Amino acid sequence: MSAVSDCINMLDSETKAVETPEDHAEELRLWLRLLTCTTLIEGEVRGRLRQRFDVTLPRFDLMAQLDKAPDGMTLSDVSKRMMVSNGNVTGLVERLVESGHLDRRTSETDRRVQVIRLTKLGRAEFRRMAAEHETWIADLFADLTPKDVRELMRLLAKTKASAQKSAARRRG
Amino acid sequence: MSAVSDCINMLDSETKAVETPEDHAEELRLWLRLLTCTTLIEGEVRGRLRQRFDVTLPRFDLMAQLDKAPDGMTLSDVSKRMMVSNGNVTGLVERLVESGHLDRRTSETDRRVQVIRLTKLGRAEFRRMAAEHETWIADLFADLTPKDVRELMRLLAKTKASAQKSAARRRG
DNA sequence: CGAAATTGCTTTAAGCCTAAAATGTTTCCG
DNA sequence: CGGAAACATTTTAGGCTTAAAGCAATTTCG
Repeated sequence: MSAVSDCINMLDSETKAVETPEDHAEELRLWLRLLTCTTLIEGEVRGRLRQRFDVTLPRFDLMAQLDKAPDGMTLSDVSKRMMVSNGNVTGLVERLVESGHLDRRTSETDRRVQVIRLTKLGRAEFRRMAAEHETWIADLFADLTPKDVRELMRLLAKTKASAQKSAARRRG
Repeated sequence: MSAVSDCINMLDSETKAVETPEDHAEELRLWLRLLTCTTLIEGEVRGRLRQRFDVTLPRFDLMAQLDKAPDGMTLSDVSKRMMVSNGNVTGLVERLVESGHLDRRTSETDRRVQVIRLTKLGRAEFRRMAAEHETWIADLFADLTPKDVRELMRLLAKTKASAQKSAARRRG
């Protein structure tokens, strides 16, 4: 869009803001592109995890959270970190306990709370997968320069903050 | 990480590249941030669609594809565009035909092919939802300047290309 | 032509995911 | 103390999603 039409739009939005809906096509395109990138990479990672380790992405993600918390986490913590619903975590944990990757126990001090940890097996398997996973990610982003990476980090941080603010406004 | 340790790492990677695995922590963090942004926005849009229009995000996405194709699309086209599996589209279309939003017919020239279109109802409802949806997206990205948007578009295009190349390498 | 490969779609089995309601536990505070 | 509110988790109902197998129609090519 040209500087001239920008100018016209600005005039419009000042002179008859109510009648002329603003144009947000650029933001819409940005959102679709963001979604495409994520879907593309996520699908690739999902497929590789399945092929190489016969593990699903949600299981891997959950183990990744627990690997960073040697003392374990509550289900609520996991739910917030992974940004998924509580009920989702319940089922996921169920299956990972079943397969011997997770240990789950009720908190001594609060009987509402379930604390989960990686078992020795779970930790070993996760570390093995994570090492390879990191090389996949590196390869998927291989064409970005270190400067690109820094700049993307910065802009995505700004995006995240903006979206969180908007979400808070709605809940407000 | 300090400039000094950067330097040490670089020396390492030159002197004993095979033994010392390269550090891809930055790319990993970028990927997690990308995923966080998408999950955050997607969840917000999902919730608003449900609250305002009692429609699911996948249904909305499918209708969005069809709105851009007045002459209809085949299920394969939809599957590729939405980057989801074939079977997924089958079920989604089933429910949208059931609710009267989609029209589905077998191609005259190739009896394998199913062509789907928005019905009049489907198109009207979609347009109504899309108008509001666009304002949500604008609000979610509100803190980004036009320059930020342009720069993100550019970097995400580069990211997409990089990931596609990596995916092709694996399949290759 | 006609067998083999390809293509478009559906089915199947399993798992993922959400929103909302239900259950049991703890905390708050009058 | 004791009821109300808040909290952590599970359950429920419905829908989404995938990978893989299966089916039918079409295309390819010897």
